[in-house]
Amino acid sequence: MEEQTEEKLFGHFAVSAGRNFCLTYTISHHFSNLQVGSFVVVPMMRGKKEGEYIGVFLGLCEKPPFQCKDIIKKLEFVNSIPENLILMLKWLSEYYLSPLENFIALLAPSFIWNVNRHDMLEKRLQKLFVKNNNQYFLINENKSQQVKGEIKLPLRECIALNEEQNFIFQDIIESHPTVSLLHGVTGSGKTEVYLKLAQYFIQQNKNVLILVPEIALTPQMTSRFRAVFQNHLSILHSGLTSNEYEKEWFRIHYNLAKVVLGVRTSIFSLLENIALIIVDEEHDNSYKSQDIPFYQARDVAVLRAKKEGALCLLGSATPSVESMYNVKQGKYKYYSLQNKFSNNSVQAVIIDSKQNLNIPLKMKQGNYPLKSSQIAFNNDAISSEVFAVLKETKDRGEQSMVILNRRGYVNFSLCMACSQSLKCPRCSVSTTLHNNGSIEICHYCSFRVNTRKNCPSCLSPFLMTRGIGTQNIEEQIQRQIPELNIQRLDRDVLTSNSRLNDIIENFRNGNTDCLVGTQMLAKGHDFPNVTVVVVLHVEDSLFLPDFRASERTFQLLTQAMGRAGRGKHKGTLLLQSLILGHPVIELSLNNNVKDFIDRELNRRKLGFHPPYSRQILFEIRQSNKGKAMVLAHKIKDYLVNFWKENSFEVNQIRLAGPYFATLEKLNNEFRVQICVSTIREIHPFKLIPKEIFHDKELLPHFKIDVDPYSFM
DNA sequence: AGCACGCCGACT
DNA sequence: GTCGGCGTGCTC
Repeated sequence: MEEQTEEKLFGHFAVSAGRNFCLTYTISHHFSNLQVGSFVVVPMMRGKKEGEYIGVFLGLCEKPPFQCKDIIKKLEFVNSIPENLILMLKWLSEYYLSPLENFIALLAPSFIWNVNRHDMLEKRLQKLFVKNNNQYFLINENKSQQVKGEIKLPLRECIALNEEQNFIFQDIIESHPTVSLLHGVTGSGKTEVYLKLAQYFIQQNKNVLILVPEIALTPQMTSRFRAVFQNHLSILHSGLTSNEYEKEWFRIHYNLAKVVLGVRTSIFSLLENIALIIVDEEHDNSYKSQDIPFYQARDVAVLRAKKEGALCLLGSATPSVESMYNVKQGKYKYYSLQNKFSNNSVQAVIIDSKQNLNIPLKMKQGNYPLKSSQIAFNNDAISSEVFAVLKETKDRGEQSMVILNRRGYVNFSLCMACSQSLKCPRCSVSTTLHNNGSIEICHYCSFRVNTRKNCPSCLSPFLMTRGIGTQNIEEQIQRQIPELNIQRLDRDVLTSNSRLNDIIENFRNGNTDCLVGTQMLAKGHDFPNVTVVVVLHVEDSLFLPDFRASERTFQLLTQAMGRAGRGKHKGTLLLQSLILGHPVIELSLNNNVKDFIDRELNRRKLGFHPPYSRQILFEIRQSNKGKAMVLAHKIKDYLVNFWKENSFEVNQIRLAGPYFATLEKLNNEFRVQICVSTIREIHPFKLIPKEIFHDKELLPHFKIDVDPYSFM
């Protein structure tokens, strides 16, 4: 702020304070050791008070047309972010059309960004680490690094591979494929290959990063890695307490961890000298960030590996269509592991749900299509065959699983007088009834109310519940088979990580006979005594308005089959469905991945869907319905004019919308979407005019999702 | 995120 | 007039 600003340097800084900003500050001469990626303390006005905040130096810049403040100091207990990582984030910020500072914010957790807690933080760090010759060391190494719920396994220095696994291991270390896809069902031994590769690179004095979906962070997975890598392993997930997370983050940052095992955001961990990045269950949707900044961690993994000269290994029992396409294009090397207990030993039985249907006689002629709310199921929606099989399974001393992709008790409540359902007052969706039907919860905004006794629109008390959720299924099965020991597993039950571990432990050691839940059940876990898996209402996921609906259904069914065929016994998959003979169901039951991928790629080529196109989804939110649509049209005009001016060819771009989203109203805001599909050769950056981001009227009301995974 | 400003309706 | 509710805008 002094007069001598001419002599000072100006620089851009990413500052995080609730929202992330890119601000300009002056740098005094005594900050000679400041480099791109350094953490600094900066002053910033918050209302009338000036506070201190944390910023990351992004680079020098010209003198701006406004007054700038001086940076206060450089943080010494945090190292600078490596420049190659900053460069990668710059690339990501261009590709995903999201400001760089939003990506910078992902590099460090909240305890770094909150300057008020730094005194305490530094005190705690002094008790944990000691600095010597610019190297950090852990002070009390012997203190147990065990994470709650982990099972202690005997130490296995030597990882024994079978012939097939060993061939893949050898081929990867000899031929060094930049990206490879390892296809093998859970239990076929992918983890051994991961472990062996990680061990190999650590012996070369390199580091390894492993990504897993949240749900796959089971005690088994972490225990196996812990047994091999012990205190060289750092595990990052949302279940850690803030102190545990802090310690793990600094262990990685201070170069004291060699293997990082973590969820989506771990792809941005400050691990250096990486030789290998593994993405386990690469098809899993949890790798896609559904909010700002939007990114796909699996794709970032491929990019980071390329930029850092590391190998990238994607593993899955049900590879994504995108990855299989890259295999076909020769971009990814393909490896396949056969299962010892192949899916072929699973017998699939399809039960026709239509026999349970009860269509009301009073339906008016010509009033089709029928709404699901107008159709009732006899026998409470579960076929008698299902009950019989569950009972027989218990009598044989074996276990079963029932999967229904809908949590809650009943789906919704319908007024018989005016045909309106009980709706969330803030969102355009019906509420879901929970806790035996006593409370209504909105699954989108968490609105919660005691179940209303009268219809809000016509005040009629004649309300009828329709649809069925996991809570109800659990209750129905319990009523039919009282001796069956049932446990439910879905997002409603999961209040804590230890709860998940308890449920899984109880099931594995046989205290529970039958696990009822959402598709969460189908993922990852290894239960050898499960011989029967029931999937209810498959058609629900098959016909969603999303081009990935068949892929997700195929994956769900394949994984469900995998769950049933893990042990020595022959497994059974019971499928209760309204539709019979659908090719996607047939192909998954026959375990025919090749034909499914071919069919799917063909469909996507015809429909101009990814991987044959790249999509950019605009979402406009406004509390006024009409204004929302007006704003959306403004965006469309920007786009269409820009494409015309830059003479893009018509067959290279498709624009859909603006239209109101399936979830038209969310949290009292109306949602309008515009979906742009283009040929993959055009970078998203070149397709969107910059004016959109500088338009003050538009800016607060829209989000851009590049490569979207959700279209609701 | 926070904090201030400003616009509008209710009340001395 | 003016108190205060909250919608909107700014932080170098």
